[in-house]
Amino acid sequence: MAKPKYTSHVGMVDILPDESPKWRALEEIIHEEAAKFNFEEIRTPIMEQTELIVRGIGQLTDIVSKEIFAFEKGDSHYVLRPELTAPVVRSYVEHHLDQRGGSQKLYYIGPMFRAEKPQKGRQRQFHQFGAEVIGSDDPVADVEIIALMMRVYERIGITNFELKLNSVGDPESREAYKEALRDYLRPNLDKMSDVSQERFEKNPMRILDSKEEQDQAFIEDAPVISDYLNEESQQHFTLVKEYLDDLGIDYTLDPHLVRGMDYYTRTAFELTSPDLGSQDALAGGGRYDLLVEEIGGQPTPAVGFAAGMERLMIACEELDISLADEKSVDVYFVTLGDAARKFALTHLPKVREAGLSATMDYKGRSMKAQMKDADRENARYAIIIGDNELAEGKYSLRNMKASEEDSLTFEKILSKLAGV
RNA sequence: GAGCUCGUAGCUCAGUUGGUUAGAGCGCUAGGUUGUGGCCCUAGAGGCCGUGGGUUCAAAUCCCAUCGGGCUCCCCA
Repeated sequence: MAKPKYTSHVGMVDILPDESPKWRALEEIIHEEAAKFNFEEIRTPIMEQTELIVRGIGQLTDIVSKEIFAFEKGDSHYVLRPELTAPVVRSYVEHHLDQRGGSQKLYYIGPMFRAEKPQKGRQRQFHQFGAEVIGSDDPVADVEIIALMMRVYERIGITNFELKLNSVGDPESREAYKEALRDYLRPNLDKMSDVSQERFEKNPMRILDSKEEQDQAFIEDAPVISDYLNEESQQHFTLVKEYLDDLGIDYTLDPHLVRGMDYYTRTAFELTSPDLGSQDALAGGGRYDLLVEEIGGQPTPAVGFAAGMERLMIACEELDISLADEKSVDVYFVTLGDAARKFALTHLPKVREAGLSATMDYKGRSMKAQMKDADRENARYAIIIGDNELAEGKYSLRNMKASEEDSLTFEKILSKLAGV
């Protein structure tokens, strides 16, 4: 087919009318479950200062080094947000949300942007929902975050997933571990992949995440961080696991789970699904006790998750889960002649005031075409109006499903419709 | 950034070894029923065969390039 003159940007997709109802349904579920957990919604701008994202997420991460959309205007450096943890923390610090007292329990829904090559489950503009608890280092916060995340999937009916869990330690534990890891890898470094060699000095833990075949043998027997956690991190991790057990949330310990953003400390987790193919991460998150301070706030512990909404949609399709009902309208006015059209136009508001949805033909089409349209719109009732009806003051109310018709005054029609 | 693969109507796809005006189903519009949807029948609209170039008497079909989609790697949601 010939390409239209204007198209959306690569990897940025329209959510069309046939799709939007399920997005709304998903958003409603997220709002409801977040409310049950007593989280409050936060909405931040689509664009942030580039420096915030670079500092927050880490200069050397893939997201920052090759996936951000950034541009300059005057003296300002704009970046389309690639994730929302750093912006939420920025907002927390900027508006002194700690002064509201207690720990802040925030959640969000919205579009994110990463300049990647699109494929299934990966777009340049995509949507995430997520939640953050800022101001608590209690393992209860970690577990509540995970529970909220899981609850959304459970509510939708997606249960076929794996929760991977790890602790990446606090800075002290991590330094000790990195040293041990470097000592272990150094003798074989020249045999490992280029990517891994690059990561060796700056971020050796990411090597554990490598999928390169030549690295696997070395990774398999590498020292694991759990052996290097100090007392405090060890205890925190133990409690997280214990609370998850108490809640009956299954998880798999994955000592090689290292997530893509530099800010994570201690708890790290990822939710993967076998229904997604290559991009199998449904959601991920963890604790980031250093980020608030990194961004300029007081040292403040925090934990959160982010979940991909397109991937959730894909999982729903694979599992034949329908999030939204078929479209429908309560009343469709079918008219014959100008007087009838005018009657319909002026009586639409009365039906709508009664709390029902109502529509009519906008194209002056034949009765048959109007009936067909009513059917296509999945109308529950058609009100048929012609000269006879107007003369009598009684109109044909057709139940489209039952194919039954009554001749009633408009008042009777309204009271009958109000009852169903 | 790298690899594989595909690009014919709004959608899903046919199109034989290159050979007259490029097809089907669904959808859309209208008619069969001058006041009645879903089923059925009929007709119509809708395609520079992704784009550009080349080979040829002749290209949707062969070659090259390019753009776009899908999948994979990397990484992530």
